[in-house]
Amino acid sequence: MRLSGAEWKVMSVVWDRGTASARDVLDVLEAETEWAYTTVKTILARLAGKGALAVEMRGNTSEYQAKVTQEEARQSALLSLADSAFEGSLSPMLHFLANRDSISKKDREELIALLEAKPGRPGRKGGR
Amino acid sequence: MRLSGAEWKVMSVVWDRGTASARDVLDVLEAETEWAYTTVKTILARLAGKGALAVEMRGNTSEYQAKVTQEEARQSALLSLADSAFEGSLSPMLHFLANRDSISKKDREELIALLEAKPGRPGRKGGR
DNA sequence: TGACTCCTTCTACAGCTGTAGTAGTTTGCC
DNA sequence: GGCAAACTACTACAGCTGTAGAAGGAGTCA
Repeated sequence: MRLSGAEWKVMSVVWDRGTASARDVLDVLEAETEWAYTTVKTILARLAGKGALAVEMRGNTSEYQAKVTQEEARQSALLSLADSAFEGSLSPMLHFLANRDSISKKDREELIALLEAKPGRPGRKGGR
Repeated sequence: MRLSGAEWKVMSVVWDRGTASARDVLDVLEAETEWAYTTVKTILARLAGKGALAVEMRGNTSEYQAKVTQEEARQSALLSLADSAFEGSLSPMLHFLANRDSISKKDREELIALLEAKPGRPGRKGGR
C-alpha cells in the first residue's frame, strides 16, 4: 500500500478521527491546504479504490474508515524508502538517523532506553 | 532534490563509481532490471536536468558525475518521508524504527553504542 | 567505402498525482 | 412545492515517472 503525499494528509485525518466524511477531512485540512471540496473527494475515492479506506453511505453522505492502520502504512513507507535509498534494509537507515546530529539529547536517551528495553528475541522471525 | 525509484537506482551506480557513462550504469543494473539502454539514458538526462548529475562529453560519450551526495539525497528523502508520514519530524520515525521488533540484537547494540557515542551537544538547536 | 556497432538526441505514451470543474441528486427550510 | 445548500459521480488536464523506439552521427574493420 503506497500512499502519495496528498493521500497521507487525508489518511491522517481519518486515522485521527476513526471515521470521517469528506467535509470532516476538508474542515481539518483547511488549515494547511487550500483544497477544494472535490479535491478531497477525489483523493478519498482513490484511497477507497486502492483499499485503504472503507466507504459507507450514511444518509446521503459517504463515511470513510481506514482499512489499513497507520502503523502498517508507516512501515511500508519505511520499507519502501529503505528499499530505494538504503540498500533495502532498515538498519542502514537507522544508522543514518542515529548519526544525524540533529537528534536531541533527550531523543537519544529515549531511544537508548527503548532499544535496551527490547527483549533478547534470539531466533524469532516474521514478527508482528 | 526528490529522486524517484528509478532515479535512485541510477544514482546509486554513479555514487558507487564516482563517474559513469550510460553503458556503465546499464552494465551494473542489468543484474536487477531489464532496462533498455535508452531507458537509462532518459533517466540520466532527467537527473542532469534536475541538477543531480553533471555531464561531460568524453569523446562521443557522456560521462556523468554526481552533484549531490548520497548523504544529502538520503537526508532529504528521510525528511520528506518524515514530513508526509511522521508528523514532520525525524524523531517519531526513529522511535517507530527503534520499536520494530524486526531489529536484530546486533543492530540494537550497535545503535546504542552509536547513540551513546554522540557528544552531549547541550543547547544547540536548528541542526545540520 | 560500406556494414557494424555504439552513442546521442528527440519523441512517445500509459499510469500516477495534484487539483479541480460540471452536472445531477438529496435534503432541509420557508 | 420550490429554492439553496450539500453531496455524489464523472470528467479533465497538466506534470511526473517508467519505459522505450526511431533516426541519425562517428569510429572501426574488412
